[in-house]
Amino acid sequence: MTEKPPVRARRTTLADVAARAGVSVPLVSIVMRDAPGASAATRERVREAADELGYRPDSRARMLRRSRTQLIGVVFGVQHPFHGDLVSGLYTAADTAGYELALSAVTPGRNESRAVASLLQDRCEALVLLGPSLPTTELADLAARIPVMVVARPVRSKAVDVVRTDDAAGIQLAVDHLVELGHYRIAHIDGGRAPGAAERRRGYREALSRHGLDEVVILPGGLTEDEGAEAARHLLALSSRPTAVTVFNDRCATGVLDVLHRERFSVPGDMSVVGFDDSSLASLSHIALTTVAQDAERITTLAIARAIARLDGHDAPDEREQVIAPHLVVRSTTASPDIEPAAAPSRGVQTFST
Amino acid sequence: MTEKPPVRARRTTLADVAARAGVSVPLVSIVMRDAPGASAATRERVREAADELGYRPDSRARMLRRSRTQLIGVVFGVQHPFHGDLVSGLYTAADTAGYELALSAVTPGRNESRAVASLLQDRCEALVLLGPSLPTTELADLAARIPVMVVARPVRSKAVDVVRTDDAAGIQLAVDHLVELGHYRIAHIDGGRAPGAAERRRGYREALSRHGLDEVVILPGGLTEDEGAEAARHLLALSSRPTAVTVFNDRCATGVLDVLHRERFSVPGDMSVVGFDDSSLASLSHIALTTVAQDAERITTLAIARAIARLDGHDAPDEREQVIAPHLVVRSTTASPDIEPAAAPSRGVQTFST
DNA sequence: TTGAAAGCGCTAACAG
DNA sequence: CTGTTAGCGCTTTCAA
Repeated sequence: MTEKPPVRARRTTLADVAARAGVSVPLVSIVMRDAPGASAATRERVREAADELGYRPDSRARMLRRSRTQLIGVVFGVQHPFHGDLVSGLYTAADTAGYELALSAVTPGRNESRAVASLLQDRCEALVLLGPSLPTTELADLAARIPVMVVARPVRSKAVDVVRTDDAAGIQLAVDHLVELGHYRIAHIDGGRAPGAAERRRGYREALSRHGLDEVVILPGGLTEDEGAEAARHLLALSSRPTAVTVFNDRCATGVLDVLHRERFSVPGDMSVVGFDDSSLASLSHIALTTVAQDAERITTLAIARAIARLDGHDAPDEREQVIAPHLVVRSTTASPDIEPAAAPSRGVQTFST
Repeated sequence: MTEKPPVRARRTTLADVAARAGVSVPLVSIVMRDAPGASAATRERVREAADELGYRPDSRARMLRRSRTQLIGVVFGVQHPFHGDLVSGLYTAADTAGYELALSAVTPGRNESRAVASLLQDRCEALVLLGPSLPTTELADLAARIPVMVVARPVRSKAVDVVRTDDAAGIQLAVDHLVELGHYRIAHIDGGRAPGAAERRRGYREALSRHGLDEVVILPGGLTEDEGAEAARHLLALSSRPTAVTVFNDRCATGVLDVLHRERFSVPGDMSVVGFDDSSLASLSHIALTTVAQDAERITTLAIARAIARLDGHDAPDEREQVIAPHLVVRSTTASPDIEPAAAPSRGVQTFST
């Protein structure tokens, strides 16, 4: 094995470029930043020199010198598919606003506190936390040091800003859709204590009542497909079986679908199913789940805008929590209910063409 | 709306801590870094002052002053589940070695070049690229400036280091497993021009030949479940139908499974199926796909180790490419073939207990 | 063991 | 328009 000394060539700096172009360092700085204060001719020469030397500005030195870093820190779960969508949107939004993003992942071996700590060391000016599980008190403590945007999770504290989907409205969209198709016996498989679950339960209740439906059927579910499968079995065992079901999330809905298929139930013929999240799972062509989609673009745009507003000193106590409307993505797991003689509606006959 | 001036309190610095503790700045630096050269009493006092002031070192200033940044840049695809596993492993490996990670995501609106550029501006000392799609020439150009580790993709150029799974060996594991179960008519659904597909095809061929099996059945597949579904239909239409199939990846295998189920084929009774990746898809309990798992931990450990070796000036031309053995995860989609009278083996009867 | 001085690469504030 | 001077927060000499 060759044992060379670490030949790490020093990076080319502004000084190098300045020397080659025969001008002062600050002048090069001006040119590189496209700041006013240099003649066209000089710009030309400096650019040329920089290119020849392959100059790259040092963002660290730059941030150190500037009072502002223009850096927004993002904490995300490396395994959560929806966080991917959010990160994409955040990049776009930050870029548009002239900010950079610093990513810090939460992994099985790296908790949120560590992720946040590293962002603080990087001198981020604001933090965007995607679905954080930190206790409210810690979030509040953090918010005392630096503007904190919590995304996709409701927080009771008024110390942090929150941008989240209107979970209740999402389920209501689902129920509206099902009612429109002619369903009137609609169940809900819930998410237990998961964030958003309570809201979605509430949305289900409200939607039913709004449509004058009084058969509230809420089955305990969860976040996983196994829990969905379990709930589906209970669903099928019900004496007066619903013709449709809204499920806490896509993953759980997948479990429901699986049991339905195994038990030879036709979807959507015998049972319509609606998920929540519009995850990649839902769009798999053999699943083709009708689901409630969160508006990642809007959520991220608002989160960045809010963070920057904070940095600019604009406080808006009345906008601490921004609740974004979701929309329904109709795929193949919902349709009008098949008319079974046994289950003929007892209150006003409703019929549907094929 | 309240319009306060941006009250951005200046961060507490070493100087603040020094003043409070009544010592010089460099001494505080020594204490904060746990470097030798300070008395126990001083350390105590400095620590106390730092705590009271809530001091956090500024990583930018630190890196600027040090010759080394101890930073390794990582480019990953924000939507790729396996990249999540890799990022997790990289964090752990880097942490152990005393390095930090700088994450840069590839998103629909942010290509690899941008992701790399931002890492270069951050003065990373080495780059780890997860499944990059950059052309080989660009990778080589990049490697001329900075050590580059390419993970999970074979690269012909000797300029970059590569750490990847032994794709051929993976498929061979799958075939060995199937042969052991008693299968001798084994098909392969391939990944076309996808990275690794050629290797996997080769592994399939070699494994069959090693077992003295000469019925090579390679069906064009792809990376998606739709392509898998398509291939599965061809598979079922084959005159002398295989009893088992190895599929390019889990996603494609999911499509295969779906068609099998729809056509009322029992898995694994009528057909055994093996995937590749051990993605979260594979472990969904209602899929429970037997699959080939890549050793993310080993891959990431080696990638980091290699990067650091490079930085330390250790060149190892013979280790430019490190090929890691995968392992088989047996779940519920593989079993001994059902003995159908019609398909009774014509060359030495093989029987199997239930 | 401690402190003073210098400088990492850059930008801001000024002078010419 | 251009150059000089100063300093961001930190670490590294080097003296004391």
